[in-house]
Amino acid sequence: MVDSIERKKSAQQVLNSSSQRVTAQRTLLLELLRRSEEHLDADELYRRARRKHSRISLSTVYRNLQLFKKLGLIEEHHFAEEHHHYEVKPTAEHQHLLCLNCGKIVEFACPLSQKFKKDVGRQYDFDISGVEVRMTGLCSSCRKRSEGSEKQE
Amino acid sequence: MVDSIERKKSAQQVLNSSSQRVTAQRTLLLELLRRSEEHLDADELYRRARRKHSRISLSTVYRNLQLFKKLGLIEEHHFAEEHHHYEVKPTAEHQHLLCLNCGKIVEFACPLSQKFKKDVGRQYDFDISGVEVRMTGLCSSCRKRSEGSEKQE
DNA sequence: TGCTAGTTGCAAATGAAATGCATCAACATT
DNA sequence: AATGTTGATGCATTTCATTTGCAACTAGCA
Repeated sequence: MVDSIERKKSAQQVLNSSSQRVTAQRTLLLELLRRSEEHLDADELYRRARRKHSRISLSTVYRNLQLFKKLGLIEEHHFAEEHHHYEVKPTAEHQHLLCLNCGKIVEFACPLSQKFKKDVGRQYDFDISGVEVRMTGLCSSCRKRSEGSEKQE
Repeated sequence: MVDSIERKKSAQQVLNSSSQRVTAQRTLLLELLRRSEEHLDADELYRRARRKHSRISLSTVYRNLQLFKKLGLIEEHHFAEEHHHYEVKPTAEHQHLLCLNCGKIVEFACPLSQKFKKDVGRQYDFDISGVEVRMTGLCSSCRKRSEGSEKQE
């Protein structure tokens, strides 16, 4: 899991090979996305980027998120209602488990998703490219916390 | 599948029993949602509602979608990037298959999702309330169409 | 029938994301 | 290394879905 990161191309390599210019902003954004354990949203990425590069613009963040998505470097998730979250394209297939109270996101493996893909694809004559499994619920700490007191909205 | 609709409470019953006022707008919106085979978005629902009730406001549509969601009458899906889709709470568990080209949404049964729910819940100590499986790909007609000519963006 | 609080329609506000444009800088070519 | 071309950036502004404030309206009860 860790050494898969080692094998990843540098931002320069990725951008160069797709004939995109390697700018300081792009390098920074890609690094932040890669280093982050969490799934960032545009605004959080912007806030982090500004710590290193105070003049960076939020538009640049949005524009590059689009670019990275198009290049297949990151994936966009629609967990929350208001905005999207991004993660670097996972090397290993995994799915998401979301706590409705604290927003914590846990990744889990779902080996059967490949079997599903085949089964459903055959049944409905679809050429399926993506499978997403999302589960929602309460994590153990939120469950404990809300046992004594009421759960606040 | 059809007679489950027959068994559903009328809009009056549902709204009354949750001490919400039964207005013409609410009755209409709930009926439209229930009659629709597709997954509507707020704007499509608004357009349909105006055909019967020309003075209805888009805010009313949004406000009541929120209400219906809170009452558990409908489910909100985040298929597209820009806006949400709604469907009346399905009686039978089902999942979604989305064509990336034409946007067609197919529902499919996924009996194993219950097993998943239990397994993953136990493994991560989550109290899981919802499981969503979404697959994306190309339906057969879009695949055929793009075989000869280029697929347009 | 008349009260009163929940609903509505309208207009204006919000907030995430996209865009126009002048300036800037990456990088291929001298 | 200096230069020119063109893509990228920052900033201000726009767009578009959704939300909200408020006065007018009305469902449901006394």
